[in-house]
Amino acid sequence: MRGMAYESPTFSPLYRQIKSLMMQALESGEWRPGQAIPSEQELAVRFQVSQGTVRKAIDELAAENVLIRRQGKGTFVSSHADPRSLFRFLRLTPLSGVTVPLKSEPLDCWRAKAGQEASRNLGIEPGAPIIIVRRVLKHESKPIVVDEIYLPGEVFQGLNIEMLRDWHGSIYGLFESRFGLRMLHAREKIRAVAADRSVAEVLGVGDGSPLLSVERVAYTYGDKPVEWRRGLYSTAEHYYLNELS
Amino acid sequence: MRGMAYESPTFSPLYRQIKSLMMQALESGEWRPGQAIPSEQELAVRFQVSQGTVRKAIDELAAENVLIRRQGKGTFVSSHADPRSLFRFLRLTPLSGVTVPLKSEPLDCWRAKAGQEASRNLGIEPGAPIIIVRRVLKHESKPIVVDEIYLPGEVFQGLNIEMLRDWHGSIYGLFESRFGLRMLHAREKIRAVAADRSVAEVLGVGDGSPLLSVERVAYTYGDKPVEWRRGLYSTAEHYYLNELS
DNA sequence: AAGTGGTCTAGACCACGTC
DNA sequence: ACGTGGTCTAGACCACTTT
Repeated sequence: MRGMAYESPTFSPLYRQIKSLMMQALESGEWRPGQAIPSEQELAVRFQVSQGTVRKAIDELAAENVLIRRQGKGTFVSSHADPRSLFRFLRLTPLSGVTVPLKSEPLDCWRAKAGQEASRNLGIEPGAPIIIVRRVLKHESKPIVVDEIYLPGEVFQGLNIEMLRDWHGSIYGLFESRFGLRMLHAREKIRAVAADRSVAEVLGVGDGSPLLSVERVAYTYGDKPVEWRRGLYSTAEHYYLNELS
Repeated sequence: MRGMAYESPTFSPLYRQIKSLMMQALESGEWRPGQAIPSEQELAVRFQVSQGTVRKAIDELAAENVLIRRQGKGTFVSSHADPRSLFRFLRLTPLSGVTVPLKSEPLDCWRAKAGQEASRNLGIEPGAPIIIVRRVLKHESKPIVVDEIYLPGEVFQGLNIEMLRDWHGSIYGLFESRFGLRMLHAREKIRAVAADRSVAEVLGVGDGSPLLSVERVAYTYGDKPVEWRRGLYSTAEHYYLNELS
């Protein structure tokens, strides 16, 4: 390993090569969500580099929320089951009062074939099998969000509505524990739209009311898109919070 | 300096103390936007620490977009005049086509006294002088955004509409060059609302059309809020982009 | 006491930009 | 050729957690 850093024309520093090896260990399932990875010293021996170089690789993975460092305890693989990272992807906040987890109620779950849009967003062939989930998210039994989730059928084989009903926790927690899929980052496109009849009924708002349309593509290892969803948020009592830095 | 790191009960590592000294130098104007700061070696001598410790302090400031590193050239104070950080705070993207800077047209600029909301958001006394700016942002001469900006009068003394009209570039660029104020981070609350008559007219949309309401508080050094604004975005041809990681 | 991550140092050398 | 930031190493010691 030593000396490789400066050889290639497209220069990649040693710590990035180590980072990449660590991502392989994560993707392959050698290190599982919630578990501790080997100590920095052990990794230094394994990869034949100094502890400082391992450290820099871990620094980047921790900055990307792939790993979590805990002083004195070790470095852990982040998990959607961990309350600390549970709501990393849901930015909805009540206008007043404390933040309570929204309760998810699956409405429907069916098989279909990918249309143009699903194909483009999920990076699969048009006509490839997909699974569509419809849900409502409620805050103290009041419906706030209705969304449709499009998933590649090949990855989510066996997903059905009973599974969704029986699961207590975030849907990404289910994806992680049942399909070994971890969402690493996502991109959202936000617009304002008018509620149509059916959505207005589910959310209990007037026909034509303004709603937040949040379209998300979520990615797993290797920047592979594995979820496309569109949510309609009622923002009468909530807002979408965004930190700019 | 050496040895201080481990003395206090609320432990602050040496590199954070250095970081804090560097923030002072930035806030005081010793190092100005766009300019290079001293080299890591020079700073190590000045602060009597190793180059690695200075480096770690700079790492954090660069991660916060306060400084920008350029290999081989030096480390620079970030500036709103720099095209690289110009659009850091405007997340609006056209549905199709390339991103073109929106053109700002100031409509009005007047003095007022802070009400409850302005007082709370700007951290000033109710009744304290404020300045309000109304603008339209256009994309290829089509109005897309109308916003109102609330500024503490004490900080923005002398701001007027001619100044705004004559300025070519982002409004934060004007704030930086004219008032020495740099926006370091911001928090946005996003909702969907219906256009009222007057706004609908300015944006050229139907009365009651859904619009994105984007409320922002922006902060300068020491987490001091210095701007509160509310924008209404027409999202027929644009969307608000957000990266989740 | 032992093990983990976190800090700090000193020195060598590489990659990038400029003179 | 030189100065800048960027990488890598080896070693010492501190802070936190568990045994």
